[in-house]
Amino acid sequence: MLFQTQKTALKPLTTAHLAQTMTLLEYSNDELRQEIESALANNPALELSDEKRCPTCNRRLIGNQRCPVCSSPNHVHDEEPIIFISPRTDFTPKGKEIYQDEIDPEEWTASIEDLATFVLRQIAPELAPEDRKIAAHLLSALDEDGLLTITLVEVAKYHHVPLSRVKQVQELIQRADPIGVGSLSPSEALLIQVKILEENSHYVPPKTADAIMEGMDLLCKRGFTELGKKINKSTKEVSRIVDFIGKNLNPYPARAYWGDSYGNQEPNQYYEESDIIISLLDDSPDTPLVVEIVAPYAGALRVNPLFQKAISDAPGEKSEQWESDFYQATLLVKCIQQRNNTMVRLMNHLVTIQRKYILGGNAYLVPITRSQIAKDLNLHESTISRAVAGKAVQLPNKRIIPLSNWFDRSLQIRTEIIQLVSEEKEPLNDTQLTEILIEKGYQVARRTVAKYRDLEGIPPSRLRNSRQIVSA
DNA sequence: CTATGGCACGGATT
DNA sequence: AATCCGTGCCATAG
Repeated sequence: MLFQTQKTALKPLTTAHLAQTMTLLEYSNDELRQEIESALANNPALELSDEKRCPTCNRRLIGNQRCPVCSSPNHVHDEEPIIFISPRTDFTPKGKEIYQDEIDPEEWTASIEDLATFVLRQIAPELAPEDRKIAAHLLSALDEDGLLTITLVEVAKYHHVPLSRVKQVQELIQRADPIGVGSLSPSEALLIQVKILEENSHYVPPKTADAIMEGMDLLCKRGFTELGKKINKSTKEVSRIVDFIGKNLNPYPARAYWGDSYGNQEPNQYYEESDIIISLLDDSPDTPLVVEIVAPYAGALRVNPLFQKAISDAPGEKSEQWESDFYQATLLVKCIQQRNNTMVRLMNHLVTIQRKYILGGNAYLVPITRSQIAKDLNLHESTISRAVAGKAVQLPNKRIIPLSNWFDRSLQIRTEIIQLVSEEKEPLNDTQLTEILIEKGYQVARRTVAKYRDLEGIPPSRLRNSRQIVSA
């Protein structure tokens, strides 16, 4: 479970704590769920009502709310986003559980055998006959994720061959189709994937390999800043690297085995849950966006109405405790409502502004600042900051990105640069790039263009041949 | 001499 | 108050 988010334990739910963080805004879903779970366990006044579903589209609903999608004004295309809180507990796109649920055991083992032979067939031509046994041995020791369950030394000893030879065979296997199969660890799998992408001159953010080697644990904990210091890159660059890894690499090679061929597979979603999901209602160009603010619980969280009645005739020694429970429960529910309310307002505004970006991609990102949004919504800057921090959004194209990306001032220009470079006939130097950009209406300095170029991993013009492949 | 990358400053953001 | 980011200046490599 290397890639599961490992958040630090939350402080216990105390009145003082709640008072300080009146809104639970800065909590991501993951954290909020923990908070709620502990509250439910410790506070008898809280209860979770049964979940309801929309009879027509089966969406989960809160309490007695009408289904926001089905009851939206008859699907009038007015480009108004449809925004609602969507309760769910089943959003665990984390691979293991899902596959185990969806694939019955027999089919499962069959797939594993298939995987081994599938790989063996690929490498057979390059495999020296005397190495076949080694390859077979290795392949039979794959776990369901495509990782090795034995060490290379064991294999070497067993076959009485030098370790280096086993390594050679292993590398051959790693390079076969689910790229990275037969690695000893997720990080090794990632590394080989990076290596191969680079060999095929795909774009890989600089220092990605370093990041993987140095900080798998930090990567999982999302300790970007710390990791940044270690490999001498800014937090932002690190998060870009993480973003890249999430989209293009797979620490558990076999899990991609059922997807398309490498490269077209569904983006991996193993390390981040989205707090917000955006989808399209239909495929017309002016379709409303369906924005779901995901709540980490099913049904509605509320104060048990019976509990309040019971307080008055509580046994004497308990009454104080019950009062306090009741108070805390009410407070928590209010805070959550407050949080939801703010998120809805925020997303409504954001989605309207960034509609083109959501539909059309990075090039259409409107540069806005958090403080501007704060003014628009009459909220405090720090409120917006908190609401944005640590939240992940799933776009209609299934990519999961941090919400903070929507405030990236330079993303537009950077995509423009990638565009220009990928279409250039002769390498453009930084000055020329700057000129073109200024003509296009971007106000940007030469030095800055150089920085962006570097950030995107594009080498300086003189090191570029006329045709350089840049990532999509 | 030109293109690039390092350093440092100031303004913006968090 | 601390940090990040864009930019100008300058040294250096080619």
